[in-house]
Amino acid sequence: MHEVDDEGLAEAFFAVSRRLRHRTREALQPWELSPSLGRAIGVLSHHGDIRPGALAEHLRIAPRSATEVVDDLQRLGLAERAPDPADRRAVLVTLTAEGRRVSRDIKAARQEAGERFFATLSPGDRAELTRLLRRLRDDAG
Amino acid sequence: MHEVDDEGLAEAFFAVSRRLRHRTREALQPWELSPSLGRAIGVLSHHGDIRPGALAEHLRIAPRSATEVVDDLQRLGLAERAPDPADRRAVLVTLTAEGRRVSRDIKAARQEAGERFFATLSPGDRAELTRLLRRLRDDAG
DNA sequence: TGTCTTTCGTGAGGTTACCTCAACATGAGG
DNA sequence: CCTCATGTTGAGGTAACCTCACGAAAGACA
Repeated sequence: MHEVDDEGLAEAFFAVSRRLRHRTREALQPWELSPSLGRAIGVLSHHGDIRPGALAEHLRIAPRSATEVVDDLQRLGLAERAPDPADRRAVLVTLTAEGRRVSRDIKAARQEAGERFFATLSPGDRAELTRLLRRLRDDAG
Repeated sequence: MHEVDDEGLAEAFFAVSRRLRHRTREALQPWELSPSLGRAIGVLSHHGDIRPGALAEHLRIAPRSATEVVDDLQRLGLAERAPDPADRRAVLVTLTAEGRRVSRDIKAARQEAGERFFATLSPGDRAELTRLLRRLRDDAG
C-alpha cells in the first residue's frame, strides 16, 4: 500500500489556507474588514463583553496582539473599551450598536463564503474535515 | 442531524494552519530556515533548475515574491542565479551543492515533523485529509 | 500595614511573508 | 523598425503576528 505523504500534507495545508484567506477577504470587503477583524467580531458577538486577554485566548493569539485588534475595531466604531468594574486593571471590550448590526450582517456573508469555499466537498466530507481539524487543533501532537 | 458549521470550519483551518507553521519552523530551526524557504527548496530540488516565475507558480505566490525567496536562498548559499541560455531576459535558479545536501537533510526532518504533527490522525484519516485538501486546493470553488 | 508577587493592558520595536506598481531589458509578430 | 508582451527586479507598502519591558492595580501574607 502507499504511504501518506506528510510533507505534501503540510504543503497542501498552507496552499488551502492562503486560498481560504483570499476568499474570506473578498467576502468581508463590503465592510472593509480583514479576516482577523471578522473573527474578532465573531468572538465578541458570541461571548459578549470580554477582556482583551480573553479575546486573545479565543483567537489563539498573543495578548499584545489582541490590543491591536481592539484598536482597529474601536477605530472603525465597531467596539468600545470600558473599565471593568470588577478589576480596575482590566478593560472590557464591547460591541457598539453598529458593531452588533455589522456582526449580524457579516455572519450571513461569512457563512455564505464558507459555504461557497467548502461547497466542493459533500456535506459528509465537510463533517469529516471538521472532525479532522478539531483533532489537529486541540490535540497535544 | 446537525448542519456543518462552515464558519467554524474556516476558523479551525486558520488555527491549525498557524499551529502547523510553528511546528514546521521548529523542525527547520537547525538550518535557520523559515517555512517558506523550506518549501522553496523542496520545489527546487523536485523540479531542478527553474525560473523565478515558475517557482512563484509552484509556490502559488506573486512572481515578485519569488525574487525575495531566491534572494534569501542565495544569501544562505543554498541557491544561485544563472542566466537562462534560452532567453536572455530570464534567470535560472539552481540549488548549490550545499543546497542539495541541505535539501536532502531537510526532507527527512520535515517528513518527521509532518508525521509528528499529523500523528494524531490514523493513516486512514491522513489519507482522507490529503484527499480533502487536494480538492480544496485545486477545485474552482 | 507594608511588602512581595502576580496579573492586565499596552508602548516600543521587530519579523515574516506576502502584495502592487513601475522600470528595464529582451523577445516576438507584423 | 515599431509595437506589444514577457521576465525580473527596485521601491515601497501591508497584515497579522511576535517579544520585551513597563506601570497600575490586585492578591497574599506576615
